Amino acid sequence: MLSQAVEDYLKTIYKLQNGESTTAKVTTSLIAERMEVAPASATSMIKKLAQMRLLRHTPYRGVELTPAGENIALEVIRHHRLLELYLSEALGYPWDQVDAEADRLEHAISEEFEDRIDQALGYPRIGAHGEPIPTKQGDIDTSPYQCLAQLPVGRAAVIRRVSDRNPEMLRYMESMGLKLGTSIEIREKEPFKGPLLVKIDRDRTHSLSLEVADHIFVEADIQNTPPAD
Amino acid sequence: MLSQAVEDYLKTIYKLQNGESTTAKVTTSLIAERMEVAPASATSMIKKLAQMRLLRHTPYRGVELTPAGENIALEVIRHHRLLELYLSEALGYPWDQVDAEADRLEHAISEEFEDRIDQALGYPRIGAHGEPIPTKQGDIDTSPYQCLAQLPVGRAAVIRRVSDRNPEMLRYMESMGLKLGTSIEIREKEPFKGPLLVKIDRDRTHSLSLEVADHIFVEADIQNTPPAD
DNA sequence: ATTCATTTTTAGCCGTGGCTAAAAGATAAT
DNA sequence: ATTATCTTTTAGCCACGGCTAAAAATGAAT
Repeated sequence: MLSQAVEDYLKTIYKLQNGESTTAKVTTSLIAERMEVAPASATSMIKKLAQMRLLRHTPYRGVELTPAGENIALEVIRHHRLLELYLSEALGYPWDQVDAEADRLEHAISEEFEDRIDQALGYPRIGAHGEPIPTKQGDIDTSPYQCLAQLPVGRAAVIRRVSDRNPEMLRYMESMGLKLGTSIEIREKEPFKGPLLVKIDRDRTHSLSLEVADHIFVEADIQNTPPAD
Repeated sequence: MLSQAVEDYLKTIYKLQNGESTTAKVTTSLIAERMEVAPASATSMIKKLAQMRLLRHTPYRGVELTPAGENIALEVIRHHRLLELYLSEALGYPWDQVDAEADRLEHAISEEFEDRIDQALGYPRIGAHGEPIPTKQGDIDTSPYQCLAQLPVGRAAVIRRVSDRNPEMLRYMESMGLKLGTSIEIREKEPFKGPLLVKIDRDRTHSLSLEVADHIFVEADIQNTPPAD
């Protein structure tokens, strides 16, 4: 059995590697920051994981998961996302609380539990915040959605994923009626990192900080043929 | 936050104190045996718990939980029993698997989770194997049922609780149709720790080892007025 | 009362996963 | 090229919760 710490590091590294900003290499300090530990602690865990052949480490350069390490990370992420969805669907948890609860449960559940909630949910492929749920075999849908902040003005889109990192932000989004499937369009972009003016549900207009827009991911509507009448 | 180890020791000590054989005092070796650790390990944890004022320890004599320690134990037990019932009722877990899964989950769930499954189950007072579920306030029903092995021959009774310690035994019981609410009566007791002959469901007869009968607890029927006709 | 067996405790070790402080390597700027 | 800065690693510490081996206390049996 792998320790909770090992699982958490692998999950974090996987997300950094395949996450938001795809390009950057995964450094010790990045890992330390996300794990909320001192850099020295990250270094020693990295050495341990390298020795377990779960990642490759080029000293002073960064890390890269091996297929073995990636598989474990994906198992943990699968647990996490199935749990989040289960908490939300079966137990009525609010959007912003599922992440914290799943963070603790993901290390405690058995394969049996995983299978049973998977079944209870109807073998879902998409999690509570729109994240893809890896299969038991470790396949994961990696098609990236576009960040709302990058969406061109006037292009209609639908919210497909939100970042679950900040519960407060999730509550704020919810209060505006922003959820998965909500249609959204940018009306104006203020300069100097200014806020956006967005139209929500083709209905009401709202002002939105770039900070928030960076945590919303959308799918642009199929080509915007201007209304044909 | 209390560590998993602390919670596990308190739970174990509570069960030894208020459990099967009520009389005996709770010794280091008993605790060590139940926890499956070396006696020396138990000693050092006992010292730690005593210092935390969760139990009183008379060296070489045994331990006794303080009210504070008992409260924590009851919280853990509440988690455990609610989880067992939830796994069984909501996720269709078999009888013999809920204990092991709950043992891991009981330390990971939040108050929120506890409340939500409590509600989903309709605020049950009795667990999957007939154990009383402590309330959030730490009240627990302590009325003891009679052990099947002690039931007089010919006295009809109903199964109210079974020990969950041995999954194999639970599977065996299930295979005989022995579950909570099943009516049972001893027909014969063979001497020399011999097996019992029991009538199940007023229907079929079965032979049963004393070993098994020791793990079944029953409520004798209201006074056996012999059939009045 | 003394001896012997058993139980409990102490002493001292280990791995895990944190930490800080100091050293070493990488990077950028003069 | 050298210096200054920043990142990473090393060294050495700590608490936790296990362990074994040895010592001490208890209790039973002569």
